[in-house]
Amino acid sequence: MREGLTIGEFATVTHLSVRTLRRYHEAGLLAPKRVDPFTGYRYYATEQIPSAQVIHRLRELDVPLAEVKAIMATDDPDRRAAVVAGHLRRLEEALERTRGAVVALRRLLGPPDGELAVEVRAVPGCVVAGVRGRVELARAGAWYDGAMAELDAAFAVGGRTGPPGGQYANELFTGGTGDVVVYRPVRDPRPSGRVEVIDLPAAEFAVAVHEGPHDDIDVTYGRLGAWVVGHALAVGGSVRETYLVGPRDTGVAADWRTEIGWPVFRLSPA
Amino acid sequence: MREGLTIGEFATVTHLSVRTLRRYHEAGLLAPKRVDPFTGYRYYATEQIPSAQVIHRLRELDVPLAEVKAIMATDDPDRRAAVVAGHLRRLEEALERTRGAVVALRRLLGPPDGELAVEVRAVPGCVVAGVRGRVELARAGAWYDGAMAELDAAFAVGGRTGPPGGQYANELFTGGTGDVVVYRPVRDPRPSGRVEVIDLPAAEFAVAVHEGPHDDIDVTYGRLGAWVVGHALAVGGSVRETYLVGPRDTGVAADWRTEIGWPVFRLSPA
DNA sequence: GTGGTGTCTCCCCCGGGGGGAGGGTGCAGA
DNA sequence: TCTGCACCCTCCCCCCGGGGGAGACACCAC
Repeated sequence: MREGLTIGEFATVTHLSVRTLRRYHEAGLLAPKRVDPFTGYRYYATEQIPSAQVIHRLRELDVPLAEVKAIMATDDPDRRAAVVAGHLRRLEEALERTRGAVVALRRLLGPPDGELAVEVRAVPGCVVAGVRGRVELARAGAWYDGAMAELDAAFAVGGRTGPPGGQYANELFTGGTGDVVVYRPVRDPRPSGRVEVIDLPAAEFAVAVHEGPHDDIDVTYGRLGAWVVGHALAVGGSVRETYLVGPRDTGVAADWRTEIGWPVFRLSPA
Repeated sequence: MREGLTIGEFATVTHLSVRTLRRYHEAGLLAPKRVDPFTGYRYYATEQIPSAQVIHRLRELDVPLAEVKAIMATDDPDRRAAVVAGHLRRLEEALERTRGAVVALRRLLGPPDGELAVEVRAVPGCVVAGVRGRVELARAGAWYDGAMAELDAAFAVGGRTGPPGGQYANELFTGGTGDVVVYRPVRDPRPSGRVEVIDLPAAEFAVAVHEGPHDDIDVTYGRLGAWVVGHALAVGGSVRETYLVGPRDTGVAADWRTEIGWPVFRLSPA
């Protein structure tokens, strides 16, 4: 019986590369059973093969090494399964975004759309019920769903006075993280849970309506932006979206209608 | 009318970050319409918004910047669509591998399997018909399918004398690229197209059978490797797989049976 | 003993960004 | 016209998870 597998032998039986195994050792992810204190040679045990394979698979799922380390550190199979399940959920989200990107890409590469109807409108301030948060773009969808559900629960259908909306700081898009407000005009705004009473300030908006699923809403954003610039206006402040027809109204995404309002300033008092 | 959008304004309307726009400029991907020669300020035109959005979407699909550049360089919509379609195919493959990793992970994290039946067998050399190639691991599946189809076309069912097999260099797994031979024992081996007459050398193999889909075949590899090491043998040379029951026999992946043969040497003449 | 192969550490490279320093610009209000 | 501030510039280092290669040492069979 040998004293252990050399790194090359271990690489062969696990189908990992020698370099990768060294990296995993360095990262504290998979330490060889024994390291010769004089030569630095790494020796692995056959019992480590399954661990190496788990790591290999997790990496194939793009689980970050730090998280893999956390998973390997716990022996509790339930905890492991939970972490893995969480990652599968993230994979689903990534897949969803990929699907959305494909939809948007098809539209972008297809025949150009017709004229976009844009209107500049002064929107008075109003007091609404809403939920505030600072979210990452990748998780904005899930966050929105949760906040909207809470809002819906707090105000009965009879108390609502208009379609729901959201206000999104520009940093959310350009920086990946930003302040978001999900709100709904109601007859009697009052706080409850995460729901606050929010005072939406008055502003002048360039408004356009995006028709269809939200996957390619950026196309409408771009067209609205081009319109605004072409009309000697400057954009500034947080965007507001109003969900005239949304997922809560119909499951047919093609029928959704989203109003996009971008705060504008006149550059020259024409 | 302005002379163009500053990088910040362009970032706002395209939902890209300023840094990313600078990088795209540097990479020759999306040059601003005008760069002030004195200040270096970048000014973008509204006509560039759609291009920026296409790039954004392609990046969301993990299309490398170099490839995005190639796509943007051609105006031919057919060529663009072809490149995009090619990438969608790659995405499908990635998705397939992800699915496989999930399957393997479930098995690894589940209850441990029973004893693996391993046999050491001296396999005599034989002359077969086969296709050689140097392939990347990620594309091995597609390559295998193509080679096997050519082999099947060259030799009628009556001329085949055994199940098909493959020989895989270890570098394929540990380095990502390696020499592969797909072969089939036939009554009358003769070259045709990519098919060559191949002389498989005799060797001693540790042999185990993997049952089920190939997604988690690495698990069996690891168990076979552990057995080999535990029996004072050393692995070396290229692995041979024999597809006793494979995708060409039944669509039910759970019924597949794959024999794995790993060339071994005795370490000590016990 | 000797050669070949394996292994060690170390540094640089890749892609696709993010953070921040340090300094120059544009523009609007005073 | 000046001043302040937000914007923009370049430059460098960092992140992740690896690969390539140099130069030096270790192992092992002959």
